[in-house]
Amino acid sequence: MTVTRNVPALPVETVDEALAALRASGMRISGARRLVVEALFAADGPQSAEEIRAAVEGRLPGCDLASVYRNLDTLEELGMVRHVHLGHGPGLYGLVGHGEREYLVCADCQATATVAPAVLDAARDAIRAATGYEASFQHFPIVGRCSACAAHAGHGREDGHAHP
Amino acid sequence: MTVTRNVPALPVETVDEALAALRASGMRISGARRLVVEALFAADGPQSAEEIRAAVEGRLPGCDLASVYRNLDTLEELGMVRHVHLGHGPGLYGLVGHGEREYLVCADCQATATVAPAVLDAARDAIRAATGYEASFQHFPIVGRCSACAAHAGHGREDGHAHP
DNA sequence: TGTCTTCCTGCGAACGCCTTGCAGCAACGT
DNA sequence: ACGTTGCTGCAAGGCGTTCGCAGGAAGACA
Repeated sequence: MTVTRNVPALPVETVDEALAALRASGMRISGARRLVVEALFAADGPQSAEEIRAAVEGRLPGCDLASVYRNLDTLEELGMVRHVHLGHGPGLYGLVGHGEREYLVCADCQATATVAPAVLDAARDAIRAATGYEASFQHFPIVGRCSACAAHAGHGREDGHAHP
Repeated sequence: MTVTRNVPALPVETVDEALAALRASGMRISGARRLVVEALFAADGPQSAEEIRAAVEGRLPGCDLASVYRNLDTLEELGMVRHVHLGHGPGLYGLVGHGEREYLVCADCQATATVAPAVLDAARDAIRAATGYEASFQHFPIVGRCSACAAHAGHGREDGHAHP
């Protein structure tokens, strides 16, 4: 039961850099592939394969979901892309090294929050001290109860992204 | 995108206690339901619905997977059962209050470890301090690199978030 | 520029996990 | 013992994802 593809990160800053990295690995730059990469850069956060397909569709009608998945797969294999599971829905794919975030979801109101990895460094230290594990919350989120829901054991629907 | 069913825990110690709780909620005790409960008590950790069906099958041939899922669902709705996702495979269902554990999986070797919740209290404190979230690792595990794999991380692959 | 190789594509089908609709059986209150 | 109706097995479906295939196109080479 694989959890994460265990691949060294290969952060890229621009579309061209990403395409160059692909080419350098002996891969071809098809229209679909280029547009998937561009969709990843255009997004401001991780998106589902279906969302990416929809974004590509505008410029390459008939582009197939399977191709999107295959491209995300190869990009992930190269370390340029990672995916996160924020719940029971589809996986969300995003570029590595583009404002890395770690994820939290509230068990009450389902709100998802993201924080910069550094914010959780103390938690990581505590986990390392307790278990020896070097933890990351970029594939599975921290599940818990957000402060708002904890305060008034209530039902919020804030979709906000929390403090950096 | 639901993450966890947000239901108060209803821990039960014995099969009879579980069945009594079911009856007290106006549910009937069918053969399949009783055997699902017994399978949960017989197991020494969370199991997949398919494993539970297989266990039930021996005593109730023809028992359907859908019924197992429905029963797990009602048990979870009552707070007697929770499920955990340890990776990309099926969810694993276990009794609440039967030696509660929290989960860790290694991104390198895929090994899963469990710890008593108290072990992670310091980490929980750090997460609360940093984000306001009251974290639990009973639905999604902590993903990281176990100490063994971290030891010989020199050769081979490296996980996304470097921490030099 | 053209030719050749083979990677990548769209299509369709299938997968794994889970849910749902349905008709009939059986658990429980009376 | 009887009537309700909750629960069942069965079959089909949904969702997210993968696979097999034949054809098309990207890129190396001439």
